[in-house]
Amino acid sequence: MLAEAACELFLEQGYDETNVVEIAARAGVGRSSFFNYAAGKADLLWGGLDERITEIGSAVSDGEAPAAALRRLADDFAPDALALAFANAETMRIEAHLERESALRAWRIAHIASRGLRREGVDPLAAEVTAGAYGTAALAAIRAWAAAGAGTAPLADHLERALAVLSGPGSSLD
Amino acid sequence: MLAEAACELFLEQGYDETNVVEIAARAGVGRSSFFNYAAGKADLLWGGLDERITEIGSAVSDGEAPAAALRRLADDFAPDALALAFANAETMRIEAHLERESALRAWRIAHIASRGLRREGVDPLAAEVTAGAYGTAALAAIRAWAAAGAGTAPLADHLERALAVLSGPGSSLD
DNA sequence: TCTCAATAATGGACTGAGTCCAGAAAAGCG
DNA sequence: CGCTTTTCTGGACTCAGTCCATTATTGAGA
Repeated sequence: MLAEAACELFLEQGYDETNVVEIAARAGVGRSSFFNYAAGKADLLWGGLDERITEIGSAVSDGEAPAAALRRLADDFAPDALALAFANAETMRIEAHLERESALRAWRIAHIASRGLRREGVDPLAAEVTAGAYGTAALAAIRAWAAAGAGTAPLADHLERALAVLSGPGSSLD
Repeated sequence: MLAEAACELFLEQGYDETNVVEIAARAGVGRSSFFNYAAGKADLLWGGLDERITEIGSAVSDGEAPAAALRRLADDFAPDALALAFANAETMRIEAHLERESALRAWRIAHIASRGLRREGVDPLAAEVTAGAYGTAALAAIRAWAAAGAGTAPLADHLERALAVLSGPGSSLD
């Protein structure tokens, strides 16, 4: 509801040019209520993915392998607002924001993967470096999926392709 | 000058608990002047690294290979304030900030490496995923170097060790 | 239907970051 | 010494985010 109002405004006048008060007003709620529902403007776009990442973190903590857990990113997952932002990045003038926030999620995923790899006996430094590739792969998949138009090919396909680089012929980063 | 004042205050009362006004006052300048010298509190710690990353970006644009360019991160480079922050992260209660900001630099380095790899003929998706490992490797090296005490082993050694993961036996990510 | 307690929504005040600008200080130079 | 140019500074402003006290709203039980 807030996310829809926000996306409308982002498309109309740009991301940076839209403040929280306008979003709240468009959604018909007060500014204070906005912060009851969302942690901020960015959360409207990234909240869904963030929850998923948290779930993956739990799964890895519970013993699931990093690559397997990461694949579940795509299960029944469709972050509408985020996909819209990637697809209309220019119109929304949101490119810089997307880069910045993508970095944070890739890093978070990398941390989770690193934890999983270490548990599987991978040397800590190798785990960290390899995990960086996992994080980037996940975000690359999401971006490609969204930019291609969220309906074109399932996110799982993009993810599979990105993860293939890590287990590809000759690679030790698996 | 501002960085020294800031580090003192961070050690005394924590990073989040120190605001720009206090740093400016300790350094003996006005608040407005603070923003003439630095883009913000974070810039005092990260400015040096950011400049270096920009240089690496130029080097890669000028044709240097990503791994080679990245190795130059260590040439005559000693970001005092940043090293201090990593070494005293608990005292400064700055852990969350360091994670966040590390993510951004790793991502930036990854972008640069990706550009270089693509130019060398690597498949774009593979380049992006591999580049993620480069970014993480660089930040892992910096963190390890700083946390070990900036004088213990040169940054170049840590960097070499991290990059070895990428060109290690069986790896295709080189 | 009425009452009451729990929860949700709201307005308003507050702090801090960051931007902008006009004027003051200072530095360089003829 | 006078002038120009640069640097520094205070003050006003916008916006994000937090906090709290007050006001609906809701829903269960009598």
